[in-house]
Amino acid sequence: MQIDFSGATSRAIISHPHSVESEHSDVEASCKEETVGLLEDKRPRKRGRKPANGREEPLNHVEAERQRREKLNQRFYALRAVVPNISKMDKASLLGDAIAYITELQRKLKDMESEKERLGSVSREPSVSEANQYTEMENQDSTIDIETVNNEITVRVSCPLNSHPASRIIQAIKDAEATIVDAKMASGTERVFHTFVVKSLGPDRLTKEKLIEAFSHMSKSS
Amino acid sequence: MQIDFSGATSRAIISHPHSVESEHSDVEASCKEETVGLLEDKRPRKRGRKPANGREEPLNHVEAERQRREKLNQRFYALRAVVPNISKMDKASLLGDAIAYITELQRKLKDMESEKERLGSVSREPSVSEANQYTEMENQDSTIDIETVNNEITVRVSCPLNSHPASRIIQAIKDAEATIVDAKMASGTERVFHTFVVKSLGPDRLTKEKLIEAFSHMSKSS
DNA sequence: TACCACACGTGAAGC
DNA sequence: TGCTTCACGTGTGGT
Repeated sequence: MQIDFSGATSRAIISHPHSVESEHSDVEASCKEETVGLLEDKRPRKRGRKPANGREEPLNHVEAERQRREKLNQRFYALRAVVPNISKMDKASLLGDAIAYITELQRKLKDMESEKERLGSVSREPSVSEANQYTEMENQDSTIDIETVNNEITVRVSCPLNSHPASRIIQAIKDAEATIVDAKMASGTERVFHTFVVKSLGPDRLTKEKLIEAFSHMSKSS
Repeated sequence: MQIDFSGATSRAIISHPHSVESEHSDVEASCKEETVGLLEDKRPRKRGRKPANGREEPLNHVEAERQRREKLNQRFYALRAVVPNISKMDKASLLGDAIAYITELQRKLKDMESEKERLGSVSREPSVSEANQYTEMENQDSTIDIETVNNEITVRVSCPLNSHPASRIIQAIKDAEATIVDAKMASGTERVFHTFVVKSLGPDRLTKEKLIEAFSHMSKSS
């Protein structure tokens, strides 16, 4: 424990852990200040001191500790670079912000992943292989099916309803208790057009309003 | 003013601020010592003594520093909780891992976002409002249009091609130099079925193979 | 023996 | 004048 240290003036040091505090050599106080600039002599001195290294402090470790601190601060600085919106600059707050940011990213990523899963297989198109009369291949949730009849080729595509752009429209139509009489589709270079011919048992006007209402709802909920 | 700042290789600075020891009040040294030694209740310190205390070290501050350190370590601990794959490690490494993890999350998120953008607006359905003869409302990239004719209601939906589940199929058909003669669509409770009737100038067999080829390509590239 | 990573008390700088 | 945050040197326990 407390080492104390060499004699010289020393005096009661006992206990007092860090203590060192060397001894005050009255005059030297000012001295320390200028050392800053160049000198490396560390502490103002005292005569004798244990040159052997025995004590004084293996100035090894003070250097080692210095490096450790430097590395750590370097990391702190790097962290500041990757975390946006760093409110305050103090270390603790920085860590707090970083933690919050990480959890936010995790949440966002999770949300996106699950959403992508939900209507995901859209991006994943099925692959195809050929069989005899017709070809059918299934991949993920989608299916493609090619059939040749006369001089026409029929391609049938099946995909999950909830992954379809028109899914909510179709659902709205069903909600309005109407039935789809015909559904056509045309594609331009950049857009797809769907046409649904709908019929209901009640009066058209009412059905139309129901549809609009349903659409409004769904656009809100989306 | 020494500050130094630890920029480069360190070393040389020192000057050793300590040692000052203000006024040498020899006796007090021990006093403080024991306060730390036994008193030492950790947290809610704040015992009497020290308001305006005369000298010694506003032992107030040592407690403040203690709290600061505790808070900081607490954050470190929290950080360990949110960062996966922390192979034990010291603080500096932890920070490094956290930084790497953050950048990884950012990258992933960005990837997902851009992908979602590409075939994105699927999840966003348009909203509707009513006009006179027919209703049209546009939102994001999609359009809905409702028209009443006789006792039938026609709903027209337009959406970006690249957000459509069949976009790649349609593209493949075009690539095969075939034309879509008819495109129908039917919806069940859970799935949507598209039917494309395709015609080409060349022999059917060839066209079919072209289609299969095109589908295979696209499923790979997706 | 020496090394490593910590936590501690302490002086100073910025509000 | 307070209070807060920081870097520093140092003691210590674990390999």
